[in-house]
Amino acid sequence: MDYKQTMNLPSTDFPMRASLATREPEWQAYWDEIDLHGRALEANRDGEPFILHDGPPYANGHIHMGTAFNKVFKDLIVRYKTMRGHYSPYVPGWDCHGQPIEHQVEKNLGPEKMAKISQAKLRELCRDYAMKFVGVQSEEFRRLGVVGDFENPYLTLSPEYEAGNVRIFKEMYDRGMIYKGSKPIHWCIRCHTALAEAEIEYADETSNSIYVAFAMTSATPWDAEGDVSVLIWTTTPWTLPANVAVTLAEGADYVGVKREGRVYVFAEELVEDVALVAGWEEGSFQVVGPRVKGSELSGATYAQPIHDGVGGVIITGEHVDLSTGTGAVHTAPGHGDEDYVMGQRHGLPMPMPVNDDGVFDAGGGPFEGLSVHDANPRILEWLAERGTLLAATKVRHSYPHCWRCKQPVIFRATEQWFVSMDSAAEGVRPLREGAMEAIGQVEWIPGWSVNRISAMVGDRPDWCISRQRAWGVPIPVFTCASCGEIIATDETFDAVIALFETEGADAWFVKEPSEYLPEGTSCGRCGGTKLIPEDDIVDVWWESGVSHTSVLDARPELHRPAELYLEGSDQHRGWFQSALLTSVGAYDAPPFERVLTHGFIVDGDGRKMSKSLGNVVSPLDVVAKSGADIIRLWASSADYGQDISVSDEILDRTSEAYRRIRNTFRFLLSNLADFEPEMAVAWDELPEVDRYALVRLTDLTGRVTASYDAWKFHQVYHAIYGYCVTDLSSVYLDALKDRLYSDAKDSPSRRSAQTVLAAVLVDLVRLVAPVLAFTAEEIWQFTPEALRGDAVSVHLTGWPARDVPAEDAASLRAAYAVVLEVRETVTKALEDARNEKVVGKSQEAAVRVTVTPEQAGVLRARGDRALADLFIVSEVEIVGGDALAVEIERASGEKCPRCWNHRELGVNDAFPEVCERCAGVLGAL
RNA sequence: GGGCCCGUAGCUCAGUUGGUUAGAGCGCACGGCUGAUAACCGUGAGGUCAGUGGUUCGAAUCCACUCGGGCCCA
Repeated sequence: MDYKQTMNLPSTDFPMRASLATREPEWQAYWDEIDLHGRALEANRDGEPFILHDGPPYANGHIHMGTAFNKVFKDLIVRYKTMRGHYSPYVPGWDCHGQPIEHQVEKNLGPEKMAKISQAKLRELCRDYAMKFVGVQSEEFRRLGVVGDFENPYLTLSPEYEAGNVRIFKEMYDRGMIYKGSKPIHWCIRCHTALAEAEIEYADETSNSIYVAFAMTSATPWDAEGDVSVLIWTTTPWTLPANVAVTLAEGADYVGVKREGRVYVFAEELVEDVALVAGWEEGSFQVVGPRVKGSELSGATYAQPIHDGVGGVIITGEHVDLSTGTGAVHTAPGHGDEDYVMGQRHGLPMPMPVNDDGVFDAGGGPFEGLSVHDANPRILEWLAERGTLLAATKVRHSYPHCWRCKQPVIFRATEQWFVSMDSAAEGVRPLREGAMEAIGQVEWIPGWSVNRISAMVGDRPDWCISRQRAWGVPIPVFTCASCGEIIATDETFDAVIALFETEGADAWFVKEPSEYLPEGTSCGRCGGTKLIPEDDIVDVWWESGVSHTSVLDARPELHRPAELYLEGSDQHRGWFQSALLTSVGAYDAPPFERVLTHGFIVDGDGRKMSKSLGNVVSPLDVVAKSGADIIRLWASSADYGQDISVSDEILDRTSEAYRRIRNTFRFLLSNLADFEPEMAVAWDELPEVDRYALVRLTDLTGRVTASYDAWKFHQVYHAIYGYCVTDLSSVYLDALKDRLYSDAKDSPSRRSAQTVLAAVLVDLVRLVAPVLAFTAEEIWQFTPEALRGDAVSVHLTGWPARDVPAEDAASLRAAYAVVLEVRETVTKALEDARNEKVVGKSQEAAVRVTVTPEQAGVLRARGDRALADLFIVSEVEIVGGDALAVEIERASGEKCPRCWNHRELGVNDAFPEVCERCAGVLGAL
C-alpha cells in the first residue's frame, strides 16, 4: 500500500522561487488599484499623526544606492507607523531648481543658442528637464515599493512652494537677519558671470611668481639691524591693490634675513628656497635674530605696497602653507575664499577695485583703467622701480578656468545677500543663539548627530544665500533705480507672495514691478518710483529648507513641526541645517521633533562608490536581477549608524536570508491548507510544546516591536531571521512534522499544531511587512481566506497583539531552557552515532539521557513521549546521575512504513504492517 | 589641516556599569535525509576584538597615539 497517500503532506501554491523581478510590479499595481496609501490614511484618520517629512532629492539623473536606501528606509518607517495605527501620510518631494539642472540645459543647448535665449525660455527648458526626472525617479522609487502620494508630490518649482520662500524671507528680513554684503566668487570676465564650483575646470596655467617686500611701519624685533620689511609671495600681482593684511602661520618660526642693509622677515624654513629664487649669493645675506613665532608678530603694521599712506596689518591663520613661498601670505579679502574668511574673522576691510569687466577703478591707484591682465606686467615694473620686488619668475600650476569660454577666471567680491548668524533686529534673538537652543529641543538619532549639528551651527559663518543664476527663486527685493536704496517692505513682500502664488516665480522675470506691486510703491529715501527687481536667486538649500512652510504648513494633511526628518549624514550641512535655520529664523522653533540620520553607502571594503573605482552598485540592477525586497531586506539588515556596505557577497547573503524567510512562510502556508479558525485549539487544550511556541512568538513580537520603536531595524532583521532559522525551522517545525503529516487530519494534536502555525503565520507576516513589503503582501494573498479576514492588504492589518498567560509563559521559558539544552547534547550524540553508522536519521535512534536531579525533575515533568517528539527520536529514557550524558542505540522497534518511526508494528490486526498510531489513523479514514 | 564618526570570525550583527576558555546566524567543510526537495536537519573548522603603548588585580570594553575608512569643511 502506498501510505504516502494517507498522510497530510504539505500543499500550497505559494511558489518557492520568488521571481521578485517580475512579480513585484504586479503588487505595486495592486496597491495602486486599491489605493493603499489613501486607504491606510482613511483607516487611521483618528490615529495619532506621525509625519515623516521627505527630504527632496535633486531632480537630475537616475536614483543611486544612497537615494534607494534612504527612500526604502522612509517607506519602512511609514509602513510600520501605519500598521501601528498612526495617521502617517507620506508626501514625496523633489528639489527642482538650481545650478546643475541649469548647467545641463545650457550644455544641451550649446553656446550659440544659449547666447540668444531669453531667461524666460531658459527657465522653461529647465522646468521641462526637472519634470522629466521627477517622472523618472518617481517610477524608480515606486518600483522599490515606496508608497505615498506620488500623484501629488511637492515640487520646489510649483507656485505655492515658491511663494513659501518669500514668506520666510519676509519674516527673517523683518527680524533683521538678512543683509546685503560682499563676498568673493569665481568670476569670468569674458562671460561676465559668476560661476559655481561645478562650472570651474582646472587646467595648467603659467603665472607670475613674485616676492615683494612690504615695509614695516611698527616696531619689530629686528629694528636694530636696518629697515625691516615682511616678504610675501604671490602669483597674482593684480590683487596687490586690494591687499589689507599679511597672514603668517601661527606656530611657525620667523626670522629676519639681512641683505644690503635691509631686513626681510619670513619663515625660517624657507630661507634657502627664497635665497635661491632671488639669486642671493652665499655670504651676501645673513639670518639675524631673534627667531619668533608668527603669533608674536600678530598686530604689527606695514605700508600697503601700492597705495601710499595706507597701512596693512599682520595676522595669523591656519591655512598658511610652508612648502612654498615665504610663509607670509598676501591677503586680499575680496580676492580669495581664505582671505575672505580671514577678513571676516579679523574685521578687515574688503576693498574691491576690480569691476565686472575685470578693469581697475580708482581703487586700483596707479593702475586705474587697466584690465587685471594688462596690469600684471605694469605692477611688476612699478614694484621693481620702487625696489620692493625681490624676485620675479614664472610658475606653472593648476588654475581655475571657465567651463564655457575656457578662460582663466578671477576671484572677485561682489554684492551678495546673507543670513546673519549673530545679529538681528532689536529685541530679536540672533539666529545662532536660537538655533543652538532649538537643537537642544530636538531628538537626534543616533546620539552623536547632535554633536555634529551643534559644531556646525556653532562655527558656521553667515549664510550667503544669493546665487547669480537664472533657474531658481529670486531674492524678493527691489532696488531704487535712482538712488540705489533697497526696497523691501511688508507690502512689497506680500505682493510678491501673491504674485508667486498665482503665477509662479517666472513672473518675476517677465513682469514689471509696477504690474504687481501696490500702486504708489516708491523708494523710502528719494521717493523714486522706478524699482528694479533683484537679479540674484536664492540658494537651493534655502529653497528646500523652507519646505516646513511650503509643504508642512501648506498641506492640510501635514503639520509643522514634523515628527521626523530622515536623511544621510551629509545633510547636517545641508537640509537639516537649512530647514533649522529658516524655521528658527522665521518662527523661533525647530521644524522637526526628531532627526534620524544614516551613514553613506560604501563598497564591501568600506570605500566610497565611484566610477573610477568600478565599485558602483546600481539599485536598478539589483531590482532587475534580484528584486526590490532584496534591497529592502539589505537596507534593514545594516546598522545605519555607520557607513553601510554593499557588495555582491553582501547581496548574495541577503538573498539567501530572504529565501530562508520565504521558505519558512511557505512551510507554514503549506501546512495550513485545510485549517480554519474554528478548528483552533484553546490555550489550555494545547500540548505544552505548542504553548511554548506561542510564548516564543509573543516574545519575538515584543522584541521586534521594541526594536522598531527604537529605530533599530537591523535588530528587527536579526530577531526575525534568527527566529525563522532557530526557533522555527530547526526546532519547532522539524519536530512538528510527525504530528502534521502522520496524525489524523482533524485530530486534536494536529489541529493544535496548526493553531500555532496559523498564529505564527499571521503575526510573523505582519512583523516583516514593513521590510519585505512585496513578499508579505504575496504571503498574505496566499494565506487561506478564512485566516485573512477582510483585509485586502497585509499593510492594512494592523500590528500583532497576542497575549499569553504570563505565569504559564514564565514557567515554560524556564522549563524549555533546560529541555533545549538537553536537546543540544542529544543532537551532538546523534551526530556521533551517525558517524559510527549506528543510525542514519534520528528516528532510528533510542536515546538514554543521564541528567542531574534538577534536570531530571524538569524532563520527567514533560514526559518521555513529548521529549522523543521534540528530539525527533523514537525512544527517550531519562536516567538519574550527576552530569549530563547521552547514549544512543538503535531503536528497538521496526520502522513503520507509514510514519517512519521505529515502533512495535502489527498491534492492530486490521493494519498489521504499521504502528498503532498509524493503524488508528488508517482505520478512521 | 579642522569638525563629527567608524574599524569584533569570509558576510551581517550580539557583546549589560571593564570580570571566568569573545557569542549568534549565514557562508564554508564534512555528514544525514529524500514526505518543506533548485528545500530541510546535524556536526565542525574559522577571531593576538585594526595596531602600539598606557590605566587596572583584570580591557573588545577606559585613555593616548598610529594605521585604515566615511561624511562635512578648509
